[in-house]
Amino acid sequence: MRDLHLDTQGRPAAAAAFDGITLGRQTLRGVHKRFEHNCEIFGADERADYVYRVVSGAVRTLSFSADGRRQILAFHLPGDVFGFELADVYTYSAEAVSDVEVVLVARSALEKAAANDAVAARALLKMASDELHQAHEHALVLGRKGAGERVAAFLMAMAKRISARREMELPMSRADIADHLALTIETVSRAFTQMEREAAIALPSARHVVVRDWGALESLQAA
Amino acid sequence: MRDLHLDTQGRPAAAAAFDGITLGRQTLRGVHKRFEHNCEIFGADERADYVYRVVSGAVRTLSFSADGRRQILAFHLPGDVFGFELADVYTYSAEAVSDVEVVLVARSALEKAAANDAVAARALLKMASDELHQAHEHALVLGRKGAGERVAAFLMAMAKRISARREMELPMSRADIADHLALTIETVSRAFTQMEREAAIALPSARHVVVRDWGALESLQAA
DNA sequence: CGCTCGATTGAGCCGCGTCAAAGTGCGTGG
DNA sequence: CCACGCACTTTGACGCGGCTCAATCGAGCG
Repeated sequence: MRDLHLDTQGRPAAAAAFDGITLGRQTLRGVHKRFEHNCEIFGADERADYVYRVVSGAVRTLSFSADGRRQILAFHLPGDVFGFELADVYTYSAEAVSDVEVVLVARSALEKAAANDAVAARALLKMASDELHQAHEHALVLGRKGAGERVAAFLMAMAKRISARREMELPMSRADIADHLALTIETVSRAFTQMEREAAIALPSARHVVVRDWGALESLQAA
Repeated sequence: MRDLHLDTQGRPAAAAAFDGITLGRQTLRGVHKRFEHNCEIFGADERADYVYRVVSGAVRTLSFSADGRRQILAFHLPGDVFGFELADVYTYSAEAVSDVEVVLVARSALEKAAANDAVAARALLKMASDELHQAHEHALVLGRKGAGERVAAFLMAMAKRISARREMELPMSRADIADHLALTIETVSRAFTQMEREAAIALPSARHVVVRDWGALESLQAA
């Protein structure tokens, strides 16, 4: 197993935002790597030796069901951590949505840090807990919302994460959105058109979304 | 709604295992408490001061959407831990599916143990990670499976957890199953009837399920 | 014995998936 | 610079699975 000679430095989290993974006071610096659009970053059942953080671009984590259909569990934007597993192998795959730069840290280094520092251990726990909460939220969306509601909720969530909430460039295709929301491409497309017709959004191009009426979106999103 | 003697499994008081919450080598002992069928154990947005473990009976964790429909996130059977949160308030509610006995431990005690013992901290992390994996699995079921497939998958999962896989007494109603699988009561009922017609299971009574053909269940469950 | 709550069964409808066909933007090569 | 091809998106027609509404059945309890 290759050693990545990671060093730990106490520095303000803001400054270290994209150099490594921050656990409480310390930041584990990692190695930078680039992936092209649609490349696999790691696959399910591979040895889970590294934990990743997005520097630029967007990443999707996904798994496949028996018949080959894919389910996108989450999208990861700059600053987000993914690939954090306790088991020895990844339970899902990760792929580059766009051209992407990531920084990766050996899992063993994270575990060592957690074993020696209660604050770091707690930070790891918080990461897992946040992911859990997000997964619960996702299950709620899939279980309880109709097609239009899912898309509206997705747009609101992306708007909050990407931009100043008025205008954004979606990094992912309709197919990605469909596989995240458990819909078909056609249904997602119809939902976009419908929201444009109701003047809740504007679509200068397919992936460029302008939020025109936040209130309308919110009422569409209500299950 | 009086006592329904839902004592599904005459569990011999299998002692120490159900006296508290085990974290690695140490076990934090807790206080025992009982709840009647359908009682709330804790509610979303309450202060998350305790972590719970099921001693006997069954518990559901759930949340409500804006329009009042409920989504059951998971069922918890004897030995399972629930109510473990990192935030200061619970993000979901917990209710007794049947008459139930739980043991509860102060969250502060768990955190103290984790801060002083790396093995305990790792055990906590594993708990969160297992829950995350389960939530991902649930999202996959909701997103990718049809009605019959969901019910078959649910039955197989319960069979593995409850019994020696041949025969079991479900602690929850059709309504609970429906709200877990994001279906209606009627659709769940039809799925049961269908599986009985195909001789995959037998239903001596509504909640008593006998698995007659495990292979048939598996092929039904395949998405 | 009758009440009540849960489960089952049936009829009809609607939303979303499926299949099919244009339409759009972009890179590539002539 | 334009023509072409390819990938992605949009739009339409249609069928089906699961939800809605409604009636019946069955078991436990007063």
